[in-house]
Amino acid sequence: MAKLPPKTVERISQYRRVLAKYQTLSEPFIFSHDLASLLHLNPVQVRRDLMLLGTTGNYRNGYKVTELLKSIDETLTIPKSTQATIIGMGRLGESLLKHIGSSPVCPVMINSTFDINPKRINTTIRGIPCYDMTHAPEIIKEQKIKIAILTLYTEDIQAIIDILIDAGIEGFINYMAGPIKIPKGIYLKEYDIRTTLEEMSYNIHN
Amino acid sequence: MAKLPPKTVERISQYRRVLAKYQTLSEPFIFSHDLASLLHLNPVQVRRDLMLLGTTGNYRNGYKVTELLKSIDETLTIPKSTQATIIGMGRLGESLLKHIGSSPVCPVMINSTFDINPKRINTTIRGIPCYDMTHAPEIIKEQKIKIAILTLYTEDIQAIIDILIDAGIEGFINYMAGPIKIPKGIYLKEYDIRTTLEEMSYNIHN
DNA sequence: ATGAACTTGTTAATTGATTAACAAAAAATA
DNA sequence: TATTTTTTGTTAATCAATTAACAAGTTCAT
Ligand SMILES: NC(=O)c1ccc[n+]([C@@H]2O[C@H](COP(=O)([O-])OP(=O)(O)OC[C@H]3O[C@@H](n4cnc5c(N)ncnc54)[C@H](O)[C@@H]3O)[C@@H](O)[C@H]2O)c1
Ligand SMILES: NC(=O)c1ccc[n+]([C@@H]2O[C@H](COP(=O)([O-])OP(=O)(O)OC[C@H]3O[C@@H](n4cnc5c(N)ncnc54)[C@H](O)[C@@H]3O)[C@@H](O)[C@H]2O)c1
Repeated sequence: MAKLPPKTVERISQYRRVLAKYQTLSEPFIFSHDLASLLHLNPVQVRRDLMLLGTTGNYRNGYKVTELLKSIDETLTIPKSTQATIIGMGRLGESLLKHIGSSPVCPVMINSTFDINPKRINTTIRGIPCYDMTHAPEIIKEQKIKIAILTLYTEDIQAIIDILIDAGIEGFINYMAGPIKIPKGIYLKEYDIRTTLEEMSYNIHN
Repeated sequence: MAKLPPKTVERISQYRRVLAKYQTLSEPFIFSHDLASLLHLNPVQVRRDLMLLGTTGNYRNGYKVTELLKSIDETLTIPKSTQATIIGMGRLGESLLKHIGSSPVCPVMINSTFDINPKRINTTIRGIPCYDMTHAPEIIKEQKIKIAILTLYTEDIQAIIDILIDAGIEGFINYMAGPIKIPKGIYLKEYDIRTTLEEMSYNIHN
């Protein structure tokens, strides 16, 4: 299938989680406007996304939930699942790990995390071990981990990023502050709550 | 000044943090392409944003950092500062509070947080107290808090949102999973790391 | 049956965001 | 002094995302 627009991919991921919950109500069908309102979207946008996804609905009942979920799974879970890891198992890392683990279906698997704190190393959370950061390169290579979530607190993040890229990481989700350098072809996503706060403050007052 | 486009506001917030750090290098000027590369942006975009912001650079040296920062402050910090609060001081709430507190300049102030856990209530973090959630409405009204960061874990989030809106909250930054309802005119921003993971996985494999 | 009331699926139009293009200014170089 | 280099500021062009418009299918009520 043709490559989907980034915003569509983002929403499709959200559809899946909402639908998984909706399914527990044993409602076999859903209308585009219902799915839209659950996510504060426009119904046309939902239908357009689903068209791009290749699913088709029903004039009377809307979309069949099981079919929709199947179709989303096929699109997002290719190939099988991507391996991700969390670097820095402090408060944020632990919260994220538990949050991700709460997902019933997810095309991204976390099987290992890393830290430098001896109190953390060799402990497990929900069965997922925390390894010594010095072993990160070999474990990342061995497990073919492709995504690194950066939730550590350190002065020299750049050195760590370079090592991780060398070990095979192709995408970073970075929660640390401060500019970092990454070569072309490596994906990077950063969110800082301070930006969100400032944006919202601006909106409220303007 | 005219209302800035949302994406420009977002970037301006990032410029400020990067510039605050850059300033410590005692470099009085910065070029658009340097600021751009620190944030993985296009130099033209930076110049365009700064044009919209109303600042002006210098043909030889680029932009004067102190002037830039002053201009950003005036745009983002209106009026003075918005009050925000964190609902749910678990792992995530605590991490966020410390992270926000690490900002030298921020137009958003957090002076109170809330929880239901007796072990949390009446403790302080970096001098910021955690109050009993049952007192939230009165304190929010009294302190004119406008933004609520939702980092709690509960089954009935909707009831809490309704109470908070009633108390005067105009914007939510929600980390909880699951669809919520908010009336028109209330701002809402949600990020779920699972969506980011799935997006990135899709990008890596397509 | 006929039309009213829904809905989906899709193309077209609009809006928003990014990038390209280039004139104008200033200094450095030849 | 003329030319090259570099950078800003701004308009125009392009690209991306959203929304509008509407035909077509289906059921329900009359
Ligand atoms: N972007 C955001 O919105 C946001 C929100 C909250 C926190 N943060 C940031 O996230 C980071 C973590 O926050 P936290 O509250 O979990 O901090 P924390 O101090 O609780 O945890 C940091 C962890 O990183 C580990 N660590 C340090 N150096 C390491 C290394 N070289 N390799 C591996 N692990 C290492 C520490 O041992 C610790 O366990 C901070 O930098 C914070 O500023 C960002
Ligand atoms: N969106 C994301 O990317 C993301 C990432 C991490 C965590 N999360 C979510 O954030 C939430 C918090 O995660 P955490 O790791 O901090 O959990 P946690 O269990 O450590 O903290 C939850 C806190 O909320 C408090 N609480 C519960 N009910 C409350 C109420 N009615 N009023 C006020 N406080 C209340 C609890 O006492 C506790 O202190 C969870 O829902 C989690 O799924 C989301």
